[in-house]
Amino acid sequence: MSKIQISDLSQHVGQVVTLKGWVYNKRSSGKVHFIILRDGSGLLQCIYFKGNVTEEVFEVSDKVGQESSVEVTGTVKEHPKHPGEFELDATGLVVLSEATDFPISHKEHGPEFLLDNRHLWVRTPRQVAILRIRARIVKAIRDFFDERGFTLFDPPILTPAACEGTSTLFETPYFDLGSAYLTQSGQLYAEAGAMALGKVYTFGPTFRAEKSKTRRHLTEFWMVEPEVAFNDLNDNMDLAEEFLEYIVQSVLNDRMDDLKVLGRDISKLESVKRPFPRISYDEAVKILEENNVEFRYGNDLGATDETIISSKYDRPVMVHRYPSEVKAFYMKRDPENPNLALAVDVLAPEGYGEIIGGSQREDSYDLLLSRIKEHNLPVEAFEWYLDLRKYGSVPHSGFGLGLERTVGWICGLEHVRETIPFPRMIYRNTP
RNA sequence: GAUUUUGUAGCUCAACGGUAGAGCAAUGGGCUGUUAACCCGGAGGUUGAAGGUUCAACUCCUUCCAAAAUCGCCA
Repeated sequence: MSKIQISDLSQHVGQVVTLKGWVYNKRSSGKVHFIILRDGSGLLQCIYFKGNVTEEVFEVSDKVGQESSVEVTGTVKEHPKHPGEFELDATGLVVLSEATDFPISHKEHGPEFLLDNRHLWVRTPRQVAILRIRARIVKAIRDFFDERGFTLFDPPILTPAACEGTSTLFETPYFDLGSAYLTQSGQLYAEAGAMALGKVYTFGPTFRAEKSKTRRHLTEFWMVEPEVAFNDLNDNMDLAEEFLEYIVQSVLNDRMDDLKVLGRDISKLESVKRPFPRISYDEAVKILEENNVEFRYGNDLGATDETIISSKYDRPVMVHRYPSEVKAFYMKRDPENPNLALAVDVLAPEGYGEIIGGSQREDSYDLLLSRIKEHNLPVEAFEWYLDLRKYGSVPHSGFGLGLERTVGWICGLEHVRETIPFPRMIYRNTP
């Protein structure tokens, strides 16, 4: 017999059931005690009337501490005032493990206190809702690529060299070989995968030792990176917009209850439908000029600039063809203007900023080699990568999507620190 | 790395340079339908640390430590 969860109770109205969970909250009114039970699937109000239960159970229902683990027994019935909600006309209460002085109350707390108690904070309804949405987004990401003929291709976490320079890498000793570095992107390996399997994606944790202290940065974050042989920049943008629409609609279909717990404005998500606006860097600069923003042509877009541009649209906007100087060495130049890179950033609405960065890759051996030298990167470390241009090079494209930024945007959060069970930030690596 | 702001009870916050206080949590009591329940009682403090100014410092000054927000860099 399978165990009954709070989320299943609509199937058990009128039945006597036993549930296990934790005491989320309790209230009382003299001869009636209310215990709010939490089991990970939902919350359930359990009612203990003095006349209906033994003296001992009534006493326990008054004294049991917040977050004690308990087993409750009673009859499932519909809430007299809230149709569609269920409560338990309880008769039994067994304390499995008593808890006292649980630190997180039902009042407000500051971020430092909550992060110090992250291992307990994840029990609260808001965090549960966020983590369930995160899990649904992860599933949507996997489903999207798996259903479209992509093959999951796992790159190494320990890498021998930099993808884009060594200054932002976490270094660790590696036996007799000197140092290894925690990966900051699986992209170069994904390109090797695309030459083998056609369409691949990588999905896993990545690490950046950037001293960034903003609402959008973690030092350890999850990134999904599709890479497709024979895709050009336009194909890449087609893939990105179909992907984002799929993720958002999946959450709207399956996790509406959790979005409501978070108080998310659903209409802002419902408008995330193809096609997304596509503007060039030049057009983006014009928008900034029209808004009297001081901006020097040739610079990368800053966080404030991104917010101004994305505020013009009700869905993500794709900005393409950036000055090649501000973009990575592996990006292909625009044949119609070699000063531009065939890059695309996708900016989320509502000021959430860049959630996707991608490009068509340089597929010429000679051009790639000269870029590596221009960037003062060690050629020998990239010989395997150059090999991909030596043995049947083809046009190919891909992008990286930051999972935590995407979760933060879809959930409407102030900070990405709530989007991952145990965030790692510049000044925090505990608990 | 830069700028700004903030450190007071377990938590969230008050207190003009002049007796450190409230709400919540915990604790004791009251209430037969409560919804962050409510009502009453008691308890809870080396005001981040070290110096300094002053008759008197939570309050003003210096240094240090910690946190938050924003920027730069990125996803």
